[in-house]
Amino acid sequence: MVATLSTKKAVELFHALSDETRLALIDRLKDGEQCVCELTDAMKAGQSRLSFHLKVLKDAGLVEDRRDGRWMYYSLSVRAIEELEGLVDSLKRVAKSAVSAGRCC
Amino acid sequence: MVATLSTKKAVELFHALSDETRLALIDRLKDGEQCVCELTDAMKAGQSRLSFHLKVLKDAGLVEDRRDGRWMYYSLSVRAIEELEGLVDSLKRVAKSAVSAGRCC
DNA sequence: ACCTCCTATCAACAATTATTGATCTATTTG
DNA sequence: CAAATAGATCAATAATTGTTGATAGGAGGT
Repeated sequence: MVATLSTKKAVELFHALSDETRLALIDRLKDGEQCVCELTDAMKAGQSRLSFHLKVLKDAGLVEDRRDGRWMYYSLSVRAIEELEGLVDSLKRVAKSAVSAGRCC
Repeated sequence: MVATLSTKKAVELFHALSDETRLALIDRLKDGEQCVCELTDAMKAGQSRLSFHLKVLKDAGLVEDRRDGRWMYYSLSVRAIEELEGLVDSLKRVAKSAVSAGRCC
């Protein structure tokens, strides 16, 4: 396999990262955990839209949420990003071991 | 920004990787460059389907193609995967620098 | 030139994903 | 308990992606 993680998981991770809004969210979260209201403010995006994208990120394990009173705080999951790193590492190993084997058909 | 690469490029890379068929293609290519006919054989997939996915991978820079007579050979681009590595590295730095900043709204 | 083979591209359709506005739930405050 | 606030979820719709079969183009062989 291309990765240590299952293919499905890899697809989910990469898919979660393949969207501008979600990358922007991740970028925002580098400043520490933030609640949805902060994010909607900062990104001038509709609440349900961000809620949707945050769910995608959360399902992929890239962010974690925590309730505090009526606020939900989201933060990056370092663990998921290290998984991703492992994934890309194995991709790289795969690519490097790819020696020409020029026979075909 | 979340990455050294432009966001658009990051989205394109991640999107190219967010599909099972394309990950399988990449996996196949670890054995060296192969022509489409080999890939369609091995993956028992329709020719136009693979052509479509190979184009996505190629547009993202993840694979390169080379014509030899009537065959097109595809191979992994180590360079693209190193770009990807850089991307994930910067994601990781971002995540690690994310200290709680628990004020909100 | 003609035929065949390999692959790309196109058009039509199917499936998935994203956006929007509305509604629902949980929580705090009065 | 009622009103207000933060956010999730849902339904309808729009937009994007993927699939399939057909066609077209480029190369080699006859």
